[in-house]
Amino acid sequence: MTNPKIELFDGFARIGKVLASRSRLLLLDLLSQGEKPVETLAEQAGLSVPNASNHLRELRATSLVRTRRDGQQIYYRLASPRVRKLVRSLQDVAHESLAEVRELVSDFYQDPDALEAVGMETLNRRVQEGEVIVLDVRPPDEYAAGHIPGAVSIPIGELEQRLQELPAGQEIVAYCRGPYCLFSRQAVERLRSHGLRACRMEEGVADWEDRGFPVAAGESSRSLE
Amino acid sequence: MTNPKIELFDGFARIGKVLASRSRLLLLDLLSQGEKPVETLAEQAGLSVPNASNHLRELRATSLVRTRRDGQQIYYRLASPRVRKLVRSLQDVAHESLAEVRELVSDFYQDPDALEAVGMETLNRRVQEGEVIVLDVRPPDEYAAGHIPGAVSIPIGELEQRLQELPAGQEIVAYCRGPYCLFSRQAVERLRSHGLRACRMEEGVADWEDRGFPVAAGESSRSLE
DNA sequence: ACATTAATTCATGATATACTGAAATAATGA
DNA sequence: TCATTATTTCAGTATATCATGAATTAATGT
Repeated sequence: MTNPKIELFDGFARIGKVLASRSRLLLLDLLSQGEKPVETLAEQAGLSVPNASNHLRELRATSLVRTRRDGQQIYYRLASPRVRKLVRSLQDVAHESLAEVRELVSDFYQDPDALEAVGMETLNRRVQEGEVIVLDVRPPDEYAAGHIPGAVSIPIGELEQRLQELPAGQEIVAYCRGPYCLFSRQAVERLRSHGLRACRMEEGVADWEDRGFPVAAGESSRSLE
Repeated sequence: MTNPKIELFDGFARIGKVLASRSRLLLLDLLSQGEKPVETLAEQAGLSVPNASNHLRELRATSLVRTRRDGQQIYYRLASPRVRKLVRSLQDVAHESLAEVRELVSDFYQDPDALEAVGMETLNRRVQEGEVIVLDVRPPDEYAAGHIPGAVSIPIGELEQRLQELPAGQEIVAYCRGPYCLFSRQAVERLRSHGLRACRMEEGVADWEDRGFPVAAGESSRSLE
């Protein structure tokens, strides 16, 4: 007897196995921000290219990601929004269940000065009213793949050198990949240490879009004249 | 440098590893129906008691389940609704992504005659109007842990012998653990082969409760006089 | 055709995980 | 106290998975 229930749960476990590796979760997390070629994924996840390629192979074998060729590069992307939501659900359960994750998030991921994150609704309203500068501190490829309309793109690594691009008077709201990303917290810390008024939005672009707010795509950051 | 990002994703992967085993997924799926002691879990999941105990130990080590002692028995339960939703999200992604799962679901889990599953809203309305008998075909402990108010409890294994308890005229809507459970499909098949009008509801009690409909608890099935 | 760049494949050794069955622990009731 | 029942622990063996680095394949542009 090949029990269909056993086979069904073997199928479920196949997906579970994919989620059982730090490296694959890093890759899936990166892909939540948009499609990327192998070399970019390897670099941003801190993996060797062959190792990343092997993990991507697993992800493709289970149809969690799809690929597209453009010239010499092969771009990987998540197969569906469902996959992104699964990864997020896993992260949220880990945050809720594991004391070590809770401590990490409160130690490294919650600068006490930056605690008051602004909500998506509030940010949207204040953007409409022209009250704030929205700052996207993710890598340029992620900004290009999708960002909050009107947001200025300054990757976290370039922030110190490009502070003069930001107007001194206006309040700045920084955002990054989402609640488990460090970038926006680091950004707020640095902006404040230079005397700028800054806070952050906890959510990422996908959350923003899920909530029904508009998303813009393309390379060029809005000019601040 | 002990990279906090690495540590964070190691935490995520710890939860992923828990989901990487058929046996643990079976246990989590059973626990989605309510708390159960080890022996029941082992039997219903088709595992030896020591094996089930070891897996439950893993689940408890990651705080995905909690325990309560009652006399000699230790009851396990899911730590939070978030865990149930994570498991369900995993199942849905597997259903969407894996051809083998899709085929299993369509081959074994979708009797062509029983295709037209009634939705939760429709069922609720028809229950209010007294049009249908609702039939819960899960094991008695799951019925006792929570069921649709007014539902009759006849475990799938006892259905053939207890057909006379069901009125011949009225339409019957059977439900079970949810979309990846066989019971309600088998029930509809058997009821129809005995000339009864029957269909099924796809969702389980947790879905029913999530949608805001009421849930009853307790052992005794409604008497059909 | 050839050199270049991007990505994949594969063999390998190291590590981790699974299930089994025997033994130990823990609470209960006679 | 002792036997009973429920559960856990543990050693041992089999199996699976991981990261590495060398070799290979694939597309591009000269």
